[in-house]
Amino acid sequence: MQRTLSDISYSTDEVALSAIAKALSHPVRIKILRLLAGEACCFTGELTSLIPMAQSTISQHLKALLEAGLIQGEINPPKVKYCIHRENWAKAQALFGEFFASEKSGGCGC
Amino acid sequence: MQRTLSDISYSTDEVALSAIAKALSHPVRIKILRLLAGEACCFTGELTSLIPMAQSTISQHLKALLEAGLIQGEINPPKVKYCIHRENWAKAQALFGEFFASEKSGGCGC
DNA sequence: CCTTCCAATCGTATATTTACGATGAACTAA
DNA sequence: TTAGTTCATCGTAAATATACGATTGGAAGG
Repeated sequence: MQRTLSDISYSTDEVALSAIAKALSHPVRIKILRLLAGEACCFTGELTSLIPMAQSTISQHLKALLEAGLIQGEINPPKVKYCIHRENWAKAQALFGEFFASEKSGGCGC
Repeated sequence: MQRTLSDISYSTDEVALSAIAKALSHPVRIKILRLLAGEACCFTGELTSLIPMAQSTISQHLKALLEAGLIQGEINPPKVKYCIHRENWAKAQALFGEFFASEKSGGCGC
């Protein structure tokens, strides 16, 4: 990147959508979210046993999901419990729902 | 990446979701899709005038969206008209819908 | 044939992502 | 205090993504 994106204007929704999409753009993060979204409320340790990746790598992915706001962590020494961030999850659901619904069928005859 | 992801097993949905999410992970691609999803069926030239980026860069983003299957191109010399790929769009919509709906509220009391 | 127009592709430079092992920090238990 | 457990962070290497200008390819028009 020789230039930043700062000289291009994006709407709040465009930035929010792309940020969430980026968080979802790796299959292992989809897998983690699926595990957390299911009934299993997971500790990191459970994730590391379920997913054949280095613990540090999984921790990195969890951090990415945290920063995207899709999950939240709850320290429970000596473990940390991760859960879906319900509020932001609902927001993301709404954003994607609106985005995909915006397609006007038959708009141009392609 | 020192190792490929090939030694980790992902479901078809996990791979499909992450691939679509990756295509959506850049704000300019969200913008392009919004423009195409609206009533305006665009030629590349219109996009380059609407988006302050080099023509080659926009072409690269269009290629990414093409490869993700979200849009389709129609050669109309000397121009090319791009449209939403309705069938895949609907598939993506369904995938994301199911994904976000899979969250079980109250599952773990976080 | 030659030029013009439009879009794709090439070549390149830089930034980010992804993965790993190693180390560090915090708490528990002996 | 001394280990042991759990997870985050650091440091690093390789792959991928992003952006640009320059070039190429193909069709239309002179």
